[in-house]
Amino acid sequence: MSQTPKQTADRSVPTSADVARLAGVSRATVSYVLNNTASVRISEPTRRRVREAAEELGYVPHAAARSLRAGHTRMVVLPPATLPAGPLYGRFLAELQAALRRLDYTVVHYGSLGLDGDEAARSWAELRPVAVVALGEVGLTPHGVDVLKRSGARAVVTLGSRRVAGAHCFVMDQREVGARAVAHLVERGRRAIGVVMPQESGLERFSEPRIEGARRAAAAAGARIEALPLPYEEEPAAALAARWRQLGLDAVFTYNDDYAVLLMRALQDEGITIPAETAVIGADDLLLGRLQRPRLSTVHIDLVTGRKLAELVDRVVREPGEEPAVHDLMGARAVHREST
Amino acid sequence: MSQTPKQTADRSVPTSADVARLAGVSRATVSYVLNNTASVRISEPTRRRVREAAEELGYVPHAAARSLRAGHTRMVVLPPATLPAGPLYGRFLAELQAALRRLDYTVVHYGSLGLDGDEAARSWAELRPVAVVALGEVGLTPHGVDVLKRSGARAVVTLGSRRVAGAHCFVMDQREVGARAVAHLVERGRRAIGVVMPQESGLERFSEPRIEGARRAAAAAGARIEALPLPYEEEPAAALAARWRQLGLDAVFTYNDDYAVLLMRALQDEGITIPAETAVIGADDLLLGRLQRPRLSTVHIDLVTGRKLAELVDRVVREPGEEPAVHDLMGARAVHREST
DNA sequence: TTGAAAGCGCTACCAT
DNA sequence: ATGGTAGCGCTTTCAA
Repeated sequence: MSQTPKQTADRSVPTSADVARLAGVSRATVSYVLNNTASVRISEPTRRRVREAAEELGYVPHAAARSLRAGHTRMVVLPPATLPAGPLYGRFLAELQAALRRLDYTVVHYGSLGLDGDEAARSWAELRPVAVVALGEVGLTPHGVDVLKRSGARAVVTLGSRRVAGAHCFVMDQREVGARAVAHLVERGRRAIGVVMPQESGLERFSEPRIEGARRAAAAAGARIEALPLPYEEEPAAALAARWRQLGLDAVFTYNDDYAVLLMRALQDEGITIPAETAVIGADDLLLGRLQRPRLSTVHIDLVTGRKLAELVDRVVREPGEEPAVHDLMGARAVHREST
Repeated sequence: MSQTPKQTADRSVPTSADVARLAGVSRATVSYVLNNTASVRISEPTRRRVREAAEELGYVPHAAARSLRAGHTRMVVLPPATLPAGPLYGRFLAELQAALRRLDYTVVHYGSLGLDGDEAARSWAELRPVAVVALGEVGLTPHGVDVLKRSGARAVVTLGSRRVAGAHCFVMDQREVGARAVAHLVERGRRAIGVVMPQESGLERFSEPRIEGARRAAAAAGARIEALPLPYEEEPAAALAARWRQLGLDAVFTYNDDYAVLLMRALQDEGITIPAETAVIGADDLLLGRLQRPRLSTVHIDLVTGRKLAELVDRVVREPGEEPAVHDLMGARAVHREST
């Protein structure tokens, strides 16, 4: 106010009408100039006057007003990545976002936190997004999908383990990961297989299907599965290792490579040899695992690239006729190294 | 309706006027009922009629129209977490989002990808957010801050290494990390110190200031610093290890714990003893490091919690008078384990 | 207790 | 080449 050049908060925010007034033209002209509307010719002097006025006022168009008028948005709602779901998944989401931005969509993360599926769908629908990509964690129901479509969403895509009627589904079958791990262990002669269950909340989405797959594969091969709850901390790992020999296991699938590193260290500290006494296999194929001694066997997961999914979204937005389909998002294969 | 509930795309999206028509009341009444407006009494039968009509049509209010009318939003713009900036930073961002959501803000990630600071500020301003939290990576200038404030943003907060005039700044001085690491090594008698420089793009934001801090600390102690470019892959690490003895270093600061694990394995494969021949210190204090042999010394980083930052944002939004200040976001201290 | 109507900021049609 | 104006969906006086 006094001597600071920042009369920021006091004056109200400039509108196109303010620009028009300052430039001595109509609001229409301002709109034409600022949007470079092709269907209309505006003289160069006028253009300059308008631009200067806009500049001087620090005018910035109001996106909500614009899309209200336009009747549609370029907004894609994505769920906030809340889970510690591993670098793979994180990278996939980052890719997806980047690709969508490149296709000129505005990616919005809007909290589904503490909302159930239908409530979340409703609050998304309020934004009138042109597309929604929902993580499996949000229990999107067919009704939720319908609400979104009724609100104008042209593409509704789910990402997760279940399919949802009415939506394009990218199914990530985590059971496959557990199944591959156990199949690998069985092939190498193991029959008593522990499966590490992380205790971090939110990870059940992944760990439950993984152990289910493990059970299925074990049943098919006549092997035994034992669930081993384990928080990602050193002491519980040591405790588990201390009673390891009583468990009578000859192999363990550790949910992922991080847990494998945790458990391997503890086992080795107990003098348990890997793989002779106990075989260890992780999942995710992180570089980290390759750096262990012995080098960690793992289940490599191929995720569809985020770009691919972005392209699907874009296609469905442009051509909403397309029948909702179920796509496979994931491939899994065991990678043999030294720990099995 | 009949038996397929999916008359989705064909009918246009219902507005409050549609609800009013179906319920046989005015739009005003619909608004009163659906918002539970306290200052107005609506009879119970009317309320029910309105609610049923809304339900039947699948009516969802239009957020843009509402905020246009209201003249303000509850939107907070956050940059998309684009960088592989480590789990610490990721967790901080996730916390921040969750806390903001709990305070009833709508968190929006809006791509600053490929935009320079002022362009990004402008595109954010179009959304008329009530607050903006900008990562240091976006070169937000005082002018950008001004644009945002003129557009109605009540809080502009930056997060990064530099401070920006006009904004509340949370400064994360990465130099401190490098300085602590080197000081620790110097204390333990080392004088020829390598500093690993990741080659992943985007990480310079962190690695450059870290080595700068390392240089400063080394200069103060009469030690030598040698930059060691290293991509996060096994072969380059092996190559670096192969020429390690020619480098004449007695210690290395590896940027973070992940790179430490990578390099330690390679050094050990060359028969180089840690810490006798070469001391190794990482940063971030991941559990991973504690699991190594020898257990990895590291620089522990204390980040302000996301909740704290969310509270500041909220306070400034409610009380925009508050003077922009510079806060310290980070504390760093060396943790001695076995590798140094 | 309810309705009519103004107007938020913007764009696109139709005049001039 | 430029201006007038309707109207996107919503909330909120003001009247009835």
